[in-house]
Amino acid sequence: MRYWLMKTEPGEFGIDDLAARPGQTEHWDGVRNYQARNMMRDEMKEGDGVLFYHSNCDVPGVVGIAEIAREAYPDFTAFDPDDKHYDPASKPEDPRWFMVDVRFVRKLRRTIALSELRDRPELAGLALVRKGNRLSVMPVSPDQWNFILSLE
DNA sequence: GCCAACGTTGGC
DNA sequence: GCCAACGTTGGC
Repeated sequence: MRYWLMKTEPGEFGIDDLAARPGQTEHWDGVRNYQARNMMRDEMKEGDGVLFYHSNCDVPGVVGIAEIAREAYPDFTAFDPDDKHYDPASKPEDPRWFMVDVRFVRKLRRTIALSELRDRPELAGLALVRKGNRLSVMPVSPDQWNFILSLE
């Protein structure tokens, strides 16, 4: 079992939206970055743990825990010309972009803010706190996972 | 293959 | 709203 961190903008889709979904699952569409795609497509397995992260908001940080509910399959939003994430280069017979489904596990008792995660030597290797990082999906080691959750 | 221009991400 | 960092695009 592996661990991940996935970013989302709460104004678009946040932890409370996931908790309110039927079955408390949702497909993670719209990833249009090759590194993130490769991790989703090739490495994420059902049952993997996910730190649910809110970005582009008042207090960016980890707000909850989710798990991978379905392994990668083609991101159908790429096929829809009316969709914001439409990509004509991705065809149903040869999809370029993939998504996974995630399932709500729980909300944290409080937001573990990015500002708290910075400058922690335990997290020096975490992509999230490295300068200029823009990955929306990234791996988290078991030690990093345990450390971050110990801050709750 | 280089690299300038451009678009996006995302913290602040 | 600003802007640094980074990815992508496309001319050459």
